[in-house]
Amino acid sequence: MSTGIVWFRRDLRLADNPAWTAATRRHDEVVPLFVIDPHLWDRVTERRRALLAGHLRSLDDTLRAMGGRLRVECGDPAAIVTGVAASTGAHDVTANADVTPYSARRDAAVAAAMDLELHHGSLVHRPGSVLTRDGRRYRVFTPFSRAWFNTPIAQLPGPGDARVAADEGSGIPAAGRPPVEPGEAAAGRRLDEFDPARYAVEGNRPDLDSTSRLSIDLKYGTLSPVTVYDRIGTSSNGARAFVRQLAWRDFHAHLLDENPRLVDSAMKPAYDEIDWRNDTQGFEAWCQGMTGYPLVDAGMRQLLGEGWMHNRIRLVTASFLVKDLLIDWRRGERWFRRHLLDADVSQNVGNWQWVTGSGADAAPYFRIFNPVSQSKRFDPDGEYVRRWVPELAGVPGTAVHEPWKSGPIELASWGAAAYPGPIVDHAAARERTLDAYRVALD
DNA sequence: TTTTGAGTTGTTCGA
DNA sequence: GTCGAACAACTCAAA
Repeated sequence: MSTGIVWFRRDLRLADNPAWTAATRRHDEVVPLFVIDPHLWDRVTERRRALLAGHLRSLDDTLRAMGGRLRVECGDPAAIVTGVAASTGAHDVTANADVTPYSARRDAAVAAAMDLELHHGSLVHRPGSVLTRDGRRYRVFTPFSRAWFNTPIAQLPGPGDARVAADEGSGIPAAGRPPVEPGEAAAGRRLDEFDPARYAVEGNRPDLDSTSRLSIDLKYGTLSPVTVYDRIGTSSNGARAFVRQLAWRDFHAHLLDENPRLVDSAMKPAYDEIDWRNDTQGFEAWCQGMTGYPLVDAGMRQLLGEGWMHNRIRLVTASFLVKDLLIDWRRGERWFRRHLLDADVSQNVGNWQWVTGSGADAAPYFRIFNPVSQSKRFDPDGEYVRRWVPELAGVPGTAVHEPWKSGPIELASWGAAAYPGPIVDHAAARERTLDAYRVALD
């Protein structure tokens, strides 16, 4: 009889899971294993632990219905995987790869001790499978996306009929209430409810609930990106616009896979010469949503309040840290990585570098978001700001976009006296940043 | 090899 | 208020 371990990481599903399919077809028995890695577990918020624990319980329930259990252990991954292999008689491990340098090191440590077979289940197309005619990786998104759309998707066969091992009880840690309904089935329902036509029209509006929020399911793998692609399709403009975001997702992952240094170095090296300000107070004000710019503060408080932020607001808040406060993008990237439920290193790094101007983007560095015009344009009624900045809930009309323009007596009468004034003047900050960039890039 | 067209998400200023 | 230009130059991808 042959036994193999299926090592789940960020692919907490059975549908369209290449590692699960391969192992259940190859073996008579599979041991489903999840390792809680203290290196990752200790760095994330309670909310994220609760969601992960919820997903693990759900996966365990599914496996129980099949007569097995999910085995969950906490500790050094290589030691645990090899230990479980020894105690169960498994002679290989099957898993889905991730593109981060950390996961590469982790997997190399296991591969040094036993057979590790890696598949790709978290991207539509595996890194290295979308190439220019010269056989090189793309550095520009638009030609990448053309090639990406033209690349056929490999369809998986169904899973095999291996028995699911049940010999060990589950060690899922107790954690709080998950912030969204956990599990593969709930993720499928979220996909069913998503309306790409609405996304195409209102997707830029943080005050409306018009985006999919599927980034969270894609991060934990409760949804396969291939399933999302197949379900949404490309037949309408809205569907195509949404699926294009999956192409961006693959693009950023492929870039990091090719160049692991991107996690802490500018893709364009000259940008590492920028003289960033070491502004502890400014950084703290940004983190806590106390910059005095309502749209920025609403976004940063939403991040703390629910572990998620609308994409448009990620751009505005990131631009504010880098271009208004002139603070190193890596500090902001770490803060997002810690607090976002959908935190994905390749996406986070790719998008922060894009905002900084140091990444895969030809746009000039003088593209600096104006937090007030963005607020007027994308939160026209100010409802998003009022929802997340309670001090401003009583400020009427468009005054909510720039409260410093109202007098102190008015502000007090609206209950907004406690809201801070702007920590920088945008126009002056913009000039400061243009100067600093010019010096570094000259 | 050389040439050519093009590049997610913006802002400001002056006519 | 609306519109076009300027904000710079560079690198990528394909012909």
